Amino acid sequence: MESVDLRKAGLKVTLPRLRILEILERSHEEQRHVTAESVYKKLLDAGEEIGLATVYRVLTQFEAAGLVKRHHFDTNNSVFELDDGQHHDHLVCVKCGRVDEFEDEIIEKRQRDIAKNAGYSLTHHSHYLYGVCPDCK
Amino acid sequence: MESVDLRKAGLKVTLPRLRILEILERSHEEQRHVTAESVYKKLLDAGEEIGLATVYRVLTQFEAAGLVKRHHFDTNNSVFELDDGQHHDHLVCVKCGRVDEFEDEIIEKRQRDIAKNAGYSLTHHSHYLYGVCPDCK
DNA sequence: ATTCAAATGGAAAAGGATCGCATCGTATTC
DNA sequence: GAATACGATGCGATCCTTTTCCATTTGAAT
Repeated sequence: MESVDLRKAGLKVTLPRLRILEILERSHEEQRHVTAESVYKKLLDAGEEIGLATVYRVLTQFEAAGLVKRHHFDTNNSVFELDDGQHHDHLVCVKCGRVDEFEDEIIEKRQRDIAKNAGYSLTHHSHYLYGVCPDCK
Repeated sequence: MESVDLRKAGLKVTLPRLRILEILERSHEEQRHVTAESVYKKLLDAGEEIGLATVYRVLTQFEAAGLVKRHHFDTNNSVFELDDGQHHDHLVCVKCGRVDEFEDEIIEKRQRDIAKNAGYSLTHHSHYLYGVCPDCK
């Protein structure tokens, strides 16, 4: 079943890719957003023998294949989340790291207009709101 | 005159800080957005004997003092710009790295509403539009 | 001028990400 | 089902960015 995704994405179905995909899918509910390092740790915990370099490679390939989105939050590292196809932006708690999502058509439209007025062909955007989440207040 | 700024910001007036501030002010017109590395190179070119570690320290202090804003674009490094006090967001060219600025009250307001609805106390946000600039098309 | 805390330089190290290369595993062909 | 070919992987080395350590210097208050 996952193999279908990988095949369709033009990626050879290998054990590391399946395992990493599983982790991304399982993380989907709790903390959708994971670092390469945290994926690696989860693999270790699960007893898998998968190298960190492979995790980076696979995540980058997943990104190129559109399976995963990469984010640069305020930190100096990359955060990945499974790409469910529907666009959304993020609210990030500065205390606990919790991440919520939002989408807003008004903002999306303004973005398109702004880019157009500036003469840019928009390729993508990143929009993060940082604050203190309800639980941390 | 710069010394006034540093004093007011609660920072001791030292030569490295003055020099780095000058560079930020001078970059202000061309490419407002610089990396620690590029600041360091400019210092070297100017014959200053200032270490890279100091550049990082000073930029971080400037950030804490509100003199400078730090950005995390799509790259894996930090970009700094002098903070002139008035908020703006950014358009970044994915080809040449050019950075333009924009501000949009509609978006700002939506952001506040979204955060409020989600129960977050907004502290700050980052909003980057990536695309191909007029010159690169 | 003297003094003291704070700031700096340079090297070392930490942290994130990538690369090289020998080996291994998939998918394809027979 | 076995042979083959090429992409994928593991692991260590390496790169790049940023931070830390510590001996030395410098700014500012006395």
